[in-house]
Amino acid sequence: MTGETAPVAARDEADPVAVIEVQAAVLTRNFELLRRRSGFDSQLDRAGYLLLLALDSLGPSDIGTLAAALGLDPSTVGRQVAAAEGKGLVTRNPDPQDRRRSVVTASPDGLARMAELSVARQRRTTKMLAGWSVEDLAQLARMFTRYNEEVAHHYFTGIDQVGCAAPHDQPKHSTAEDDS
Amino acid sequence: MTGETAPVAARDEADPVAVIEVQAAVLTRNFELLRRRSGFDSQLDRAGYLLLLALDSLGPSDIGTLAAALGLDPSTVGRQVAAAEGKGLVTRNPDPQDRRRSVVTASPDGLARMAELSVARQRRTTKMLAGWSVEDLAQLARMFTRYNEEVAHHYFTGIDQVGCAAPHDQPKHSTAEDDS
DNA sequence: GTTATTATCGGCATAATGCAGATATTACAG
DNA sequence: CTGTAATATCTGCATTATGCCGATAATAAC
Repeated sequence: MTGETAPVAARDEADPVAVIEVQAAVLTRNFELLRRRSGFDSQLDRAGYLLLLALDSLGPSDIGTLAAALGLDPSTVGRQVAAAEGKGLVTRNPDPQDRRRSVVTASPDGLARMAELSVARQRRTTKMLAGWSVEDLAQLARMFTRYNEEVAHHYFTGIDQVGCAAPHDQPKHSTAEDDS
Repeated sequence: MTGETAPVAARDEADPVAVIEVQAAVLTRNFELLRRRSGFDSQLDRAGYLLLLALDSLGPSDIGTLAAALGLDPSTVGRQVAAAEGKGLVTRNPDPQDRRRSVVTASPDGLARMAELSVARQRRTTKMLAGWSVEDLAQLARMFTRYNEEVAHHYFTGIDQVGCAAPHDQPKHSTAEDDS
């Protein structure tokens, strides 16, 4: 029948760009599936994790700043902050200088949970990539970072890439030096 | 003040695994933002694109097979198929052998739209990575693919990784002989 | 002091999904 | 052949996350 061979979308394995495009989409889809299938942590969900990560990187911030950093609507971030506050992950105090703002601060408990989750995720990644050589791991890390830098540069110039290019630690020199 | 000092989640740049974990999360988040900010195609949305991709790879299939391939609930895929059918992207015929099943087939128009979108995405990727050397592109493609293979192997052993790792395997398009 | 701007919040609508129940069809045991 | 179990799909309901718009409170500008 028709579906036998030769898919129409010629995913040319010889064209690296085609492979990259498809694999990036696959990676995104896989992460979405993982997120739906097993909530990693009931106490610190994905939104909370990213929120804490942003607060950890930016320091105490108002909701507008957080929304800009996360690329979300202020109302959405406001709800996320409210939820995190209910769980004791962050605290919210009115800014003395400008009492319209509420300054959101990561609580020690929130930071601890975030670090804990970060360690757990790294442990999973370590186990998943156990068979890789150190050189391959370093290469993947470089490639991922460079790729995300390009995405940010081309599509998110206005957004602080929290967790991508932290303010103080510029991922050094992603020069195209490495081969093999 | 906390923003200047070392963040708690020590993103050790010397540890490739830590970088990989963070960058994978960043990539996923970036893609979600892009998806929300600009609907690429009103006629062929993301779900439709993935559905067509699966049909292109598997050949005509019933909803259950598609749901397994996509890692989604059959009811969800049923709705996606209904939407795609309404747009003329797929056709649905009752299976003569088993009239409980409806065999979904990609229409020529659907395949054309899918290929068109695929080309457009590749063109965007090409432009985004214009400054990269051919060797770096090949390296990124390899790293992406290997990484996704590991994810699939560790977390999606039961799911057909459509569009992920199906270079030379025959698409078994047969009408679901899996009634064991 | 009045008006414009800003930050946040709350209501409403939207999109995508999973689960449970209903229905139709097939398979199997007697 | 009949009755029961299993299967595929569909429909209704609930959930989650989000964006937009308007309201409210506070600040800034004139």
